[in-house]
Amino acid sequence: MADLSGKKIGLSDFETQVVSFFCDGVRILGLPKSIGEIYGLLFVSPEPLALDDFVTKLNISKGSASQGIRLLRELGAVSEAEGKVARRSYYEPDIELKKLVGGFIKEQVRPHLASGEDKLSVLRGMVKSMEGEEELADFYRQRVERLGRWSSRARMVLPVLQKLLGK
Amino acid sequence: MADLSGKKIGLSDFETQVVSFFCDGVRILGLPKSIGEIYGLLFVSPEPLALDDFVTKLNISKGSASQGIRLLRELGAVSEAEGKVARRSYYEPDIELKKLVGGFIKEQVRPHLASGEDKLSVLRGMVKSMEGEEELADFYRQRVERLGRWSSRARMVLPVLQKLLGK
DNA sequence: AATTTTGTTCAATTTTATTTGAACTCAAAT
DNA sequence: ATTTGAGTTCAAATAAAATTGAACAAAATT
Repeated sequence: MADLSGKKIGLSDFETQVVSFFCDGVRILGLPKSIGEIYGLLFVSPEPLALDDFVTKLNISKGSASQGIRLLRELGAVSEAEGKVARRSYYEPDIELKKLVGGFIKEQVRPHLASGEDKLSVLRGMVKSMEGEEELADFYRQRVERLGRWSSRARMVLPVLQKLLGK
Repeated sequence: MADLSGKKIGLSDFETQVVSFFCDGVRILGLPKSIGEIYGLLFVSPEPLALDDFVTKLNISKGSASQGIRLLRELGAVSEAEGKVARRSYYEPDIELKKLVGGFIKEQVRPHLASGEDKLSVLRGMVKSMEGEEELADFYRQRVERLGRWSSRARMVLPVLQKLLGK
């Protein structure tokens, strides 16, 4: 008989609640739910887990587990545990908020900010080539200036954020 | 002849670039692209705009424009301009970073944090009812404690963020 | 060297989120 | 009182994102 209930086979109530906590958590950050499930399961597990554990305990596909672990490692949220067992790699969570925040900012936030800066410099070029003092050009210059201030605020804020959340 | 090109009818290159800037911008925040288009168009317009302007200039439906403006007003990013003209309401953007950040935090961030706290208090209840000193229960208690620290960090950080970005 | 098992990749599928458009309400104008 | 048109609503359509699963590669085991 197939698993028709939503309940994850093999997860205790406590584990389920933790996994659900992280599911919601990663959603705020714009990451897929499976990422939250995987990290959540690692977070609540005293021992490192292998890919197959995610597949069986979370009822997700091997592909999802593989891609999920890859992203989490890129974010620095998960690392490979020492020593393979029976050909398998085992993973453990990084639970330092500092590291998690840092990785997220580096991988997910900074690239976006950078592409914003690129667009902004195109805009700067555009207003520069609007010569003269016409009302509209002036208005545009003010707006671009404002965007520039926003952008530098954002850049300044990130290190502070990291410091505040770090330790 | 239908508009087969991607170009927005009636938008200058400059306007298009600004709109695109905000499209990307709101994506980081997890808001739909149309929200960025609408806010972007307002941001680049010297005069307030009516619903119909969004429909024609951005080639979006009346429904999208209506819903988009509603969300932006809820976020405090857009407000109704004084004085209707010919039955129409006109809207203007709020361009204070402080206000924008504040509204986003209040409407989009805090509710998520709150639901996280709820889940967390369920977890606290669960570990409390795990009596004894068994190894696993201890481990769980530590994890829940850690989640608690994360959560309070997050709550503390928001006001600081607002102060840093404000003014 | 053949087999077995882990893990990756990516096109196809499923799921979720966004957008549309037609029916509707309401208020202003005639 | 009727008409006109702005704006809303929401079920359906569409678009975007996440997930699956089967084919594959790599590496250990027999």
